[in-house]
Amino acid sequence: MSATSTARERARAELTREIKDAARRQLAEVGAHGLSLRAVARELGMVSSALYRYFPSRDQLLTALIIDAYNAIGEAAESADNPGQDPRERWRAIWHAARAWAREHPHEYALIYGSPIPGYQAPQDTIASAGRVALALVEVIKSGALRPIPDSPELPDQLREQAAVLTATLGVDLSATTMTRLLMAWTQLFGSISFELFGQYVNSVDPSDAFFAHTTRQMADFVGLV
Amino acid sequence: MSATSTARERARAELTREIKDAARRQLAEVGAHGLSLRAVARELGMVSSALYRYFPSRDQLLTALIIDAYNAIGEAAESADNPGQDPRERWRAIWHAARAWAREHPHEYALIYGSPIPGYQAPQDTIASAGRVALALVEVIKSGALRPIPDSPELPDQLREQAAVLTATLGVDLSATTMTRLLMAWTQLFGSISFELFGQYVNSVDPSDAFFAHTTRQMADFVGLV
DNA sequence: TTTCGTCAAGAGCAGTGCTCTCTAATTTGT
DNA sequence: ACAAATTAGAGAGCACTGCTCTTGACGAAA
Repeated sequence: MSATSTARERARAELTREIKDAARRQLAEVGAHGLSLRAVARELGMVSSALYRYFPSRDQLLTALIIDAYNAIGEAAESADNPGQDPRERWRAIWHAARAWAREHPHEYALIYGSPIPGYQAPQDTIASAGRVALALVEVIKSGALRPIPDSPELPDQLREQAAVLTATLGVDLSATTMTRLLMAWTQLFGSISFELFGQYVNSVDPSDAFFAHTTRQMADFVGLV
Repeated sequence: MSATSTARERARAELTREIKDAARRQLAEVGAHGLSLRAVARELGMVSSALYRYFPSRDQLLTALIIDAYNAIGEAAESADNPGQDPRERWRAIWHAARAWAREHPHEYALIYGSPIPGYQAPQDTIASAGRVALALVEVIKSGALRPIPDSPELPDQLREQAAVLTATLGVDLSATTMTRLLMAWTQLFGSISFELFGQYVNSVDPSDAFFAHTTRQMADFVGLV
């Protein structure tokens, strides 16, 4: 009676999913700015106030979509990664999968990597999902032989310590220099995608396929992938 | 009678400025999402419909603020640049000025480097202002001696041509490899700032001063600044 | 001085997020 | 099996939004 969900619980779970699906559909059409609770309710044939039994506010609905989007792009990256292949190819696959997902879901991408929308949505719920793409890159680094990178002596102490904390929590054995370079590569990955999607590359590298592919290789070199 | 503006024209220009100032003030408080025409009108002691004599829509007001923001961060970068100093110091000054401006005006920064807000604002009006920070970096590259970077043979043709067009329109003599690296550095600059402001660095490089300073140096190396 | 274009104001429309109350249905405890 | 407690949806309503249209007053040119 507790494990096997009651009919009401099943209905609730299903409706919650349907609401998110409808919201995602609308998000793809009109963007986060134009997402309307009433329109979602209309599409589902219910009245707007009923939605509040499932999501206490519009921002909470958006937060749910944010978490889903983080998981979606993370899963895209993970399933593009084939641990059997050589590290450089794995690196390339993850980068391109992330970009492909972003281009297929531009509004969802903007939701997670664009300007934060509400006052501040709780980041605590999202951090677990938010790190999946980065984690996939870490896995590649972990597995692959790295070209030795000379330790940068000018690395500031603050950064050295932050890198140390990161390698400890990730359970990976990387020098502070390499960890920092990986952070830069991670930044470069999403910086490139954002610039492409947000129109910053028009008049410079507008079809940015070649630029992105080249960036992918350059950053693989940069972190020391053989 | 035409050059020396009539009283009416002066009043119109002044009110246009006051409206933008009030909107900017409100933007800094509640963000683009919460910017309300009626609230702006209220602050100016006028009725909301009167604003439409100055800006035909809310999005047009935002577009005006976008152009102003591009110019503001561009000017911050330009005035931080001292052509008398050595190239690496100029590079550092520009990077830090851009970051400082962004941290002081987070909502204005989100307006220009975050997710595009309306359907699509005309980019044609903004491209002139949008390139000023990048142009400042180009100026530094132009002036400074560059460590020679071996030409990447794997540079795709599409990218080679895009780089050639860019160097031509910018009137600067750079190899396709260096031009591409400059584009990557430009991406890294705003990628880092966006990640910091949009909360992507929490739990990794949270006070990101050291990371940003290090990134600045690394990218100076990357483009070949001596 | 009269005419004409511009301006602020006001009312109003359609839409929004959200709250509250009411009724119907389902789950739960006895 | 029945009553009590919980949960669901419907509807009305509040305060707010962007935006349009009309009306009357003011300033500039003829």
